[in-house]
Amino acid sequence: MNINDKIKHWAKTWQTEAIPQVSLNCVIFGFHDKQLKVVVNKIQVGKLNITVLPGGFIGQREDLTDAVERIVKESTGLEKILFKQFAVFGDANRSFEHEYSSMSPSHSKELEWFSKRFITICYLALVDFRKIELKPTQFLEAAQWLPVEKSKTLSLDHGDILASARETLLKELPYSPIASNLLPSKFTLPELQALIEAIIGRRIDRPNFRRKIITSGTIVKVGQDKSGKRRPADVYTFKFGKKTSQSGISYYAK
Amino acid sequence: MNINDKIKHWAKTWQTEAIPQVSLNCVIFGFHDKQLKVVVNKIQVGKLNITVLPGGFIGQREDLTDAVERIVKESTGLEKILFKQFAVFGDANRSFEHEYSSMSPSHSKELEWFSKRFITICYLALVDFRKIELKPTQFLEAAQWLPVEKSKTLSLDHGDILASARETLLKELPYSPIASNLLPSKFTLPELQALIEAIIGRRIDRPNFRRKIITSGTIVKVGQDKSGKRRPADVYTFKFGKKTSQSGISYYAK
DNA sequence: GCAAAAGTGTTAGTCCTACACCCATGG
DNA sequence: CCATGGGTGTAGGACTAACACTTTTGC
Repeated sequence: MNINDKIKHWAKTWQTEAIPQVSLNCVIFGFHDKQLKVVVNKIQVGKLNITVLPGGFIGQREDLTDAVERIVKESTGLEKILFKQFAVFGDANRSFEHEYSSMSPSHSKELEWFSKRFITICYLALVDFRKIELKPTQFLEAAQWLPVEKSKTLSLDHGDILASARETLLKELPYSPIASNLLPSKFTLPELQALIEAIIGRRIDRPNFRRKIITSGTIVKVGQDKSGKRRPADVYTFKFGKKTSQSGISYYAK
Repeated sequence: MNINDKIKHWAKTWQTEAIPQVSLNCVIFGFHDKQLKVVVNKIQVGKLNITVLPGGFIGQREDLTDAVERIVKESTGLEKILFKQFAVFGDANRSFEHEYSSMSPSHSKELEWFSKRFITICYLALVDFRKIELKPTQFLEAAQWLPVEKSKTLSLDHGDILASARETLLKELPYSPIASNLLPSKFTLPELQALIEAIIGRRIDRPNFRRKIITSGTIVKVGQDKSGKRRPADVYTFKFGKKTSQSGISYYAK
């Protein structure tokens, strides 16, 4: 058998029907009330009640990044946000088979596709909680914020996906300007500290935190916040260039 | 339109034919002659001459990790190796379309599938250079080692994939026992140092390197190497538990 | 003036860098 | 005995953790 025939045989072996389907999921983080939260969608069809991370599919001629932006916009309305691909989940038995049976006891042809085995490419996204009013998406009952601690309530393997996203966040974010994507553009140091403490899951010494973040040169003082009931805190903002893309991070300045 | 109808409409919109195909690529690193190298496959079909990273497809009911092990074994014969998923490449226009035209000027039906748009899930793998005798795989002319500096000679976007793999290696490996996967189980400190220097791309101070690696407790002295022409170097080996899986790394001890 | 939150200072310990030095071997 | 590469010691600086202290506000 010559090379050409071998390659033809290879093509015949694999083909579209022999390989898994691909989907995409987004872990959209927000920060509110000293808690780190993520956007989830609740779907109720018949007696089936599931909670999932926002997700969808990739068009035949659509960039992965465009698909992410489309899906994030669907759930949050936001357009220029920070996101990063962090994992792919693809166990051999990863499918909606069980959910499909509940949704469609008569096994309708139209829904059969959902029961296929899916590999899902996962992105995490960081958004400013205050900018968002969550609305039901196309065909989903409602989008809402879920504190990250409650990852257990997610369906499928979406709890694992969230856990993996948190690990990535924890590794990549602390003390980097990425944090700014979870905060309003102007913020106080205690606010920033509370955010970072929520991400890393432990308290930080205030004096040391201040020194570290200030000497890093990533923020600038821009005023004072007189609204509080105690001593006014200094207000800072992040210093930016524009798009700082370092190793797989798409970074849009506000 | 009720939820049920909306979901049916959604399924109809997407379906198998509306989404991209998935493939898998492996960047297999080895270390030899003070150089970091990767396994590449050269294929020649007609006048077409391309150099690619080992790759393939994922079976309908095959775990991603099984697919990686299968593909690595195909090129190297090795079975229990360290590997890690590090990126997904999936531009909208990512396809073999051009190569397909050259391979099959008559546009044969059998090969058409290869010209589709592919998203590829990428893994890096670390192997002991000395354990491997590269052989031609099924339908490929030859597998061979390519020094990482020559990433420019790779076809498609495989040069970018290699670059991304190196970045990941650089971020995750230094001073960690992962390095052991690129070395024989017994090695001298100068050997280990040369490896790490090749990965991070700069020289390290010898005394400081020794201290750091020894106090880290990851290696143990097991003898001396009298084979050299100079003062004998101490021989070390890595201390292991068995499978240490930290954050997405599948780790097999030798 | 007191409690509470914001912001500043100081000190001791740790780790890293750079470099000087000593040791074992082959020729 | 000397060139070469392997192995050890040490002083200075940077960074960090811990905690004592001061400032500003509302009540």
